[in-house]
Amino acid sequence: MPNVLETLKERGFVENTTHDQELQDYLNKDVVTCYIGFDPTASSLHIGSLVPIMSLAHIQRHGHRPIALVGGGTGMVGDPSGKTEARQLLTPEIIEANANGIKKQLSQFIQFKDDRAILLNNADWLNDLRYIPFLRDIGRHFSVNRMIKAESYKMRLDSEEGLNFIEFNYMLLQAYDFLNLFDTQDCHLQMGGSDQWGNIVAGIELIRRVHHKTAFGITFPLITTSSGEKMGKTAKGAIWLDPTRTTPYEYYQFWVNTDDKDVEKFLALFTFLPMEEIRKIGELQAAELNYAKSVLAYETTRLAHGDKQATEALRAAASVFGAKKRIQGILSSSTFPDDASSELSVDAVPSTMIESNKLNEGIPAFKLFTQVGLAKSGGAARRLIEQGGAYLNDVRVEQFDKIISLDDFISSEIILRAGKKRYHKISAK
RNA sequence: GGUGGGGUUCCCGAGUGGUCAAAGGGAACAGACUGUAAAUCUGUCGGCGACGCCUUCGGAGGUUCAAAUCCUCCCCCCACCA
Repeated sequence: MPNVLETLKERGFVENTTHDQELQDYLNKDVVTCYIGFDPTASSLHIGSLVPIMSLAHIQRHGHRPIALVGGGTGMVGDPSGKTEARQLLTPEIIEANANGIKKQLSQFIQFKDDRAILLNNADWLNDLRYIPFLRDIGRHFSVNRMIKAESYKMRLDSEEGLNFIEFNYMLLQAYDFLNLFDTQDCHLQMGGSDQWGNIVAGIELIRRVHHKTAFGITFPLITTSSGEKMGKTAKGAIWLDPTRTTPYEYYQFWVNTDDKDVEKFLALFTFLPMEEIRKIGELQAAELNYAKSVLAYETTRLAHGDKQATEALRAAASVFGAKKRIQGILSSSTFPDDASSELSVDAVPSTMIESNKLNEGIPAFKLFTQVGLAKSGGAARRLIEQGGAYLNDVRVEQFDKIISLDDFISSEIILRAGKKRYHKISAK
């Protein structure tokens, strides 16, 4: 099996490393330990965290031992790295709850059984730190002159808002985390986003000063879509890993809608399909490339939500957008189901139940579209309909106040559509 | 604590008494073209069963026939000084 570092590099995970050659050697050992920190700022991770998650999964697949470190302690301080404004401080209760949610999601991607991976919370050692001893033991190793030059603080030091003292301490705490994991878990490698470079290096230096030993760091590139936007941030909000926030169907849809130019990159980063197959994507055109997008969507959904959910999402998408047949020779390692077209199902399409007596009376179209969330307000729904973007069972709705009633139902459901892509199923109860 | 500058609709940003639901850009949404892609063009873009009505310009009052615009007090941000 190739070195993990090679795998990570060829799949596009590596922006920068410290001590490249020594790191290579270090990773050639049988089992090494590596950690990444996750901020508990929300109860769910979103796809912006997928790069770190996948990299830990690769580490584990290569027989090493990943540590996911939930920042229950550092979350109390707030990392200023790369942020233009200070973050709202969260309460300990919220952080605790968020940490739990995050662990659950990480378990989808990383096997925590039998100590093959470890989940830790830095609140366990940070919350009870005593100020004076910390300053004397850790603080003395840090030069403020150097810290203020760090890229992670620069943006804030230059900004109008400035840098709060509490945030200024963040680097010391993260460095201390690394030292602590070095001591207790024999962890010599930390990975993180490119904005974490300063914090990671601070940890490496701290370890060197305290123990005169070498530790390593890898940073990931900031993944942007070809239109330059940060992964995971869409105008509608983040794409969450939590199925109650972003359903598997929506998750699948997000990936299917990947820009042509991003498909190859995303397959390398967000699936485990072999690179030999992925590299061929660049040559594909229209229909074939669209198939590759379906595979990307299926594989990513499978990783986040499991086979069953992924298949359901696929079938639902196939039923409204048309089925994709497996194409021989393209991404053939994928378990993309052959029979996707044979069992179409709209079950996974977003749906709403409405009382039958309400439907008996009939509901004006623009009200219904608003009610189920296909339009934000009555005005938006009217506009949608007036502009010809509203469909009832695939027939354009011509009048904003067209009455929709049980008569419109086909085998006890109707399908509403807003624009080309947003479907919503309604059934009577 | 002092002095000066500022807070406008999702974001940036114009507007200094009526012509302001508020220019312009971005984002977003819809239509056309397509491949559930991109680019492009067109339209929309506070709420409301809607050629009208209602609510917005940091907050609370006030002046006026009329206030985002003027006055008073308060809150918040920034710069310089202390």
